[in-house]
Amino acid sequence: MSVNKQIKPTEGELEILQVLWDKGSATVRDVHEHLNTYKESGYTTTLKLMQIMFEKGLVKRDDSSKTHIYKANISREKTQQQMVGKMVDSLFGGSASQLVMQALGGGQTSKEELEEIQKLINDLKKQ
Amino acid sequence: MSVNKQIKPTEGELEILQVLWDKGSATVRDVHEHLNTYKESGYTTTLKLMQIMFEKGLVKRDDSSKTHIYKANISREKTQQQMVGKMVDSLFGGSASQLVMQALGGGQTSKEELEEIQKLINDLKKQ
DNA sequence: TCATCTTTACGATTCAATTCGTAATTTGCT
DNA sequence: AGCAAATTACGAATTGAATCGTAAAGATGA
Repeated sequence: MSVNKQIKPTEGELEILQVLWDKGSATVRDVHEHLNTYKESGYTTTLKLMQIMFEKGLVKRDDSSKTHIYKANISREKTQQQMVGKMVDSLFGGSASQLVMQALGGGQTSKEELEEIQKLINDLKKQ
Repeated sequence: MSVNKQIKPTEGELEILQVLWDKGSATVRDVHEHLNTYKESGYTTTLKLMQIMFEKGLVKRDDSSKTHIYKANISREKTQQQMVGKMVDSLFGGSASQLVMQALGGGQTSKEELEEIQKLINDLKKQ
């Protein structure tokens, strides 16, 4: 059984993980160019960040060739779960439903998505 | 019309805001003792943090007597909204329903809360 | 081969958050 | 009045994230 890693990606690290989760694997240049579609920064900044993430164990990499290939080393789902849990605790007094209310309250959720959530709730109520 | 303040409380600031939101108003000692029920830190640490929060406008205070009385200066709801929105964007690709699924998936939500959420969803679907 | 380009490695800097020590101020008590 | 306790003010030290410059190593192609 694996130890529960108390890893807390920073804002910048999350942006990089996004890219790795979406693409599956990517080089530093891949990641950097994707980030630069919406924000400015130097190439070595991205590189450095990814190197630090490697040291922390947030990503793994294949360095058998000169250009390293990176992959995420923590799952999107686990990370989401952890961050949502933290937010529920720290901002919603432990009540997940309060967070749900806030998330849905914005009115940006489609009818299809709402119905999907209803299905989930019905399943949960049966247990 | 008020300007949309792009205030991003830090982790530590959020802990203090929690206390102020719950109690309505509190002294530094009140806040500090509450924080110390679950974590260790010096009194002046809490004080300094609250002074910085005052400078940032996150809290207001009544300093008419020697012992200052602090109150939150941003609403719990606005802050929740902002943080949830940020999380939806950065971790759930903009899909609030994905976050909801994750939040409810833990199975810690009571039947009563689930029913309350159902009511909200029904209301939302009518619009 | 040699020049050029790409990539990695490394270290320095900046900035903000956090922590705390110390001094000054005020209050309360005897 | 004078001492003790509590509180605020202030500044310094620490830590971690983020940024970038520069050098070294490897790849490419004329």
